[in-house]
Amino acid sequence: MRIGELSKQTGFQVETLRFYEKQGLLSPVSRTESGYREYNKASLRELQFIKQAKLVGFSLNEISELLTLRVERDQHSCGDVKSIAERKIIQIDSKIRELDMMRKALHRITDACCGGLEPATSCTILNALESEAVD
Amino acid sequence: MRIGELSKQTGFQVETLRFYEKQGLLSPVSRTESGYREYNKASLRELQFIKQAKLVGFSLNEISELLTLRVERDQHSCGDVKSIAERKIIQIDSKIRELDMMRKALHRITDACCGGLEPATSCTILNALESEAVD
DNA sequence: ATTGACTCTAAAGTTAACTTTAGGGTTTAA
DNA sequence: TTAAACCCTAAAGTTAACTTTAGAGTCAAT
Repeated sequence: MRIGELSKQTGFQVETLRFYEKQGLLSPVSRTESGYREYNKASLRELQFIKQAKLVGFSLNEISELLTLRVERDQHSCGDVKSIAERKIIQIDSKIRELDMMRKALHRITDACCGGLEPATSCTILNALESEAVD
Repeated sequence: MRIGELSKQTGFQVETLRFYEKQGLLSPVSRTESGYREYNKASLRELQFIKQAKLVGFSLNEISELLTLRVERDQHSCGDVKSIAERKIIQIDSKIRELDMMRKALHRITDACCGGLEPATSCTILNALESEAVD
């Protein structure tokens, strides 16, 4: 199949597929005489893999790593794969903690604000942001 | 005080302060004859505000909005300020939920993996990423 | 034979929030 | 008076993950 069909079947834009190729994520199986990219079922599965990996938070670089492990399955151990996944879990956890601290701090200063129509002359939110430390 | 001193007292890099000026966040109080930027205590407080706002997750654009409300306090209501804060809380909440779904999905497929030294030939993580849907 | 849909490449643009570079004045202390 | 430390501007670079643009060839149907 050609790139437009692959795009339709995977939901990735045509330009994105060409971009992924430049990034070394996905090569066409071959080219027609006139230079058109050709793909097959394996391309479809690879894009499925990329899509799932993106959904769980992997970056394109990490997906590259994973794709390498995927095609060289017997040269690599489960441990190799699992350590990439665990590294990502740790990153996600720490991002969540950071956002949670922001959320709590914002809630604290926002709940204290009347939110009314009166002028913000002594608005507790503005005051809190001016103070030394919000947490 | 000049920009280097302001930098030292706030922890923002000199280049960052000049960048904030270009973004309309922070103007020097005046310029010396030779063109050096001059700042005062108010500049210090404004940067304190910017720093706190960044800490709770506001973007520079949002900080611009907040700074406007801050200097025009009597022309705006507490409600104006609070609605910006609440909008941000909603954004943070949704980002947290997204990350939490990733974390759960990753945990699910990672916990099922032995992580051992054996070849990744049938690694559950790789298999899960190849499958239809990870969540 | 031509029109419209599809494909190609290479390069530049996008967003956020800075940082780096290049080239050149100013201040201050020894 | 000279050298270090500091300041200036404008423009380009950084990162990630794409998207857009420009210009041009190809394929399928009428």
